[in-house]
Amino acid sequence: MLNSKKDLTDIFNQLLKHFGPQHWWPVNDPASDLAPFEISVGAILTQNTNWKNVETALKNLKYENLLTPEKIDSLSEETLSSLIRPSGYFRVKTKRLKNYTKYLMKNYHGDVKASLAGDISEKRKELLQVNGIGPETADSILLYAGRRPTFVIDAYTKRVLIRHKIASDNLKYEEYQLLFHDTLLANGNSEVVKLFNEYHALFVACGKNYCRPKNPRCDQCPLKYNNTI
DNA sequence: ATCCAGATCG
DNA sequence: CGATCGGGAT
Repeated sequence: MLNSKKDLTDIFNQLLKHFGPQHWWPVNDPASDLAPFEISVGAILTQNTNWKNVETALKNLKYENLLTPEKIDSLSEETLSSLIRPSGYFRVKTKRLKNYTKYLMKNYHGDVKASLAGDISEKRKELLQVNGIGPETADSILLYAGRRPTFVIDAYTKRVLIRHKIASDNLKYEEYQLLFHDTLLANGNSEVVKLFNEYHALFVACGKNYCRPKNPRCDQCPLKYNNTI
């Protein structure tokens, strides 16, 4: 866990050079007030699930003009689950979406932007109170929907850090997150958001293509020269 | 057959 | 801790 600022900066630069910008988070109309809500719904639907399948579910909701907190909050569970079925875990995720929209309606009258403004650690705690929103989903919502500076830790990120001996395998989510916050949070807010946004997506690209659970392609990996620490 | 932009429950 | 949720793309 030493030397981590240099490590993490180098890793980002090498991944960006190799993969290029990843354009997360895809949304049809970024200027719409509902864009943050669409991103949040996507963050819940994509839990342990292919993004491709999530897109189909989002398309279903959008086609029916149901992609608002009010609509989803008032939909029957039967209707909602039939629409999001392509994203898998549809019974579980139906409840999770409704838990989230209920939270938005009760506390913010459905105003997603307002729900993500203000003290970031307070907002993070609020999101974590919603059953079905864990640390990774909460941070994805804050970062991608709210443009707030919080780093998203996922299985890919952990695997890269552990294999490069930047972190041990027994840390808690927030401890992995601190590695990034402690070393990269010193810049201006919008720069940090852009960095965190891109960095997380690059870890995913690396974890899928090279740093795989089995049969990792270390010989071809864009980070192979970071192994010499 | 395998695996996915995880979280909760027992 | 392990078990469970799940359709769809490859």
